[in-house]
Amino acid sequence: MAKAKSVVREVSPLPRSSAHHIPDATVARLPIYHRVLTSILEAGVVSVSSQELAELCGVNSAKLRKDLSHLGSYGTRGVGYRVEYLHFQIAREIGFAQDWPVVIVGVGNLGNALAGYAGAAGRGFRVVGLIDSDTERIGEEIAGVKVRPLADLESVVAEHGATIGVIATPASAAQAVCDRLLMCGVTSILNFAPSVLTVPEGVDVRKVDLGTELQILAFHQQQRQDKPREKTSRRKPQRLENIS
Amino acid sequence: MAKAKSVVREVSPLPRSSAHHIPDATVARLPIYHRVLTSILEAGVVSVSSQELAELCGVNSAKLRKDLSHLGSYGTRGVGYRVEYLHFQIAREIGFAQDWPVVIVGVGNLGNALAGYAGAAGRGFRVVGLIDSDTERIGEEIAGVKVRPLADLESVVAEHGATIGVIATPASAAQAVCDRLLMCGVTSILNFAPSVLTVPEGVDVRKVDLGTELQILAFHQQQRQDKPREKTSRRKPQRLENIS
DNA sequence: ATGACTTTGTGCAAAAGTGCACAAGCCGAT
DNA sequence: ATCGGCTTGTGCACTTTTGCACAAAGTCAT
Repeated sequence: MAKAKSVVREVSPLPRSSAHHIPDATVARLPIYHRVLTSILEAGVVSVSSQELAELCGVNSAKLRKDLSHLGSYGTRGVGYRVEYLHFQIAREIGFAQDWPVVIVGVGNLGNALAGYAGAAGRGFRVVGLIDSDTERIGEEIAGVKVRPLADLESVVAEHGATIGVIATPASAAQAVCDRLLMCGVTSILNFAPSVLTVPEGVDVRKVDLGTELQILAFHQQQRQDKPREKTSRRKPQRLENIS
Repeated sequence: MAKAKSVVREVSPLPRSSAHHIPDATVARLPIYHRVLTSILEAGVVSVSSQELAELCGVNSAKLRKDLSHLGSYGTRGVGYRVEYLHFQIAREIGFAQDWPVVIVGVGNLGNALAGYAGAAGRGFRVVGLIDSDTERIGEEIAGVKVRPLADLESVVAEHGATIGVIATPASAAQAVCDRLLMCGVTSILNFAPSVLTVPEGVDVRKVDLGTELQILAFHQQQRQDKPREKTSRRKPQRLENIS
């Protein structure tokens, strides 16, 4: 690497954030790599090969290496990757150190689950606000954070400078909540409501839809039942493996 | 259509399931189309153009048309799509009619939320089992279904012939639960636990990971903050719009 | 030092997905 | 009947993602 390159490319071996541009598909996998590395780090593993790590993460080893190569050259040929070092580098890349302030709107079952998850220490997030319109729930404390009324949305966001908002409301309220979040400075939204959000350019929206996921499974299930005789199941070869 | 084609292609205008092979990316969007169609159908809309429907679904109109073309030729040139007819065709394609029996393992907040969602009538699913290891919760009734102990897993699955299982347990229990589900005939799994599952070929696993989603947002957020001066945000142009 | 062995990093080609642009086809007015 | 105006369905080119296969580069034993 860093040989004669046809295209001018900044080769930055120093610990600065790798400017390059990391493909979306890779970004989506980094958190998994990070989690698995956390596991094996705690288990005392010092070094790991791309092959081993790939199996633990349920991906192809070539893909893993290419993903990691986008962050920099953090491996050693003939040896593998230092678990601790790689763990740290990925953490830095995905902003794990920063404890991002997050506001969650809608404290139903889903909001609750999320508050519990993001509220746990050492995950890189800090729940700074829980908002709900149900007056019954206001004041209730979840994961150490008090539930506050919808009217407080703006002040809560402003107070902690939250830039990530989670919408766990019914679909009917989602767009209105979204608009209010954007208005007070939130630029990243995680939407659990089964509705399509309209946002201005520059805002990052991710959608998690339980119903959609189930229906995708149902579709494949139906395909399998419609024509069970096939060369073999041409389903995507699932090669996955977990940690504990 | 159905003119002289260079390639032999079965033109099946009859209501048989379109055998073709529907791309994964398309399958993932069909449930959204279906939901939006449900909305506008209830609103009394009779006909819709690909342009209108695409905006409501937050996608490109060409993409929408290509997606629909994989199901068959259900539109009318110069006019658009009959909402009711298209709605029905998509429903049939994704197996909406069938009320798939679903077993949910783990009745924490997440399991609860899912039970509520999938348990609602008219979504194409029927929660036939709620399983939890916590003896405190056993017997509790959620969305009309009683929570049963982990030991009953096999009998519950067998009793209703469930082929779709949802894992909403802690990560430490996920693989064991997964193995047991597969053992008794489940072939599709929706995994909410933050762990990578190992499954034999032919089993369909989908993963929903709250932590991963948040971290992807955090990554983009960090990118934006690291270098705020750029030609313009080269973020994916979000053109989304919701219904109500 | 040298050589055998191992594992990374990457060039390359295939596959999948996206979106433009336009011919094909349908409707309604004249 | 013919024409003009729409909208679908799709050919095509471009982008993104995937994974093979191998040179580059390191370790370890001798």
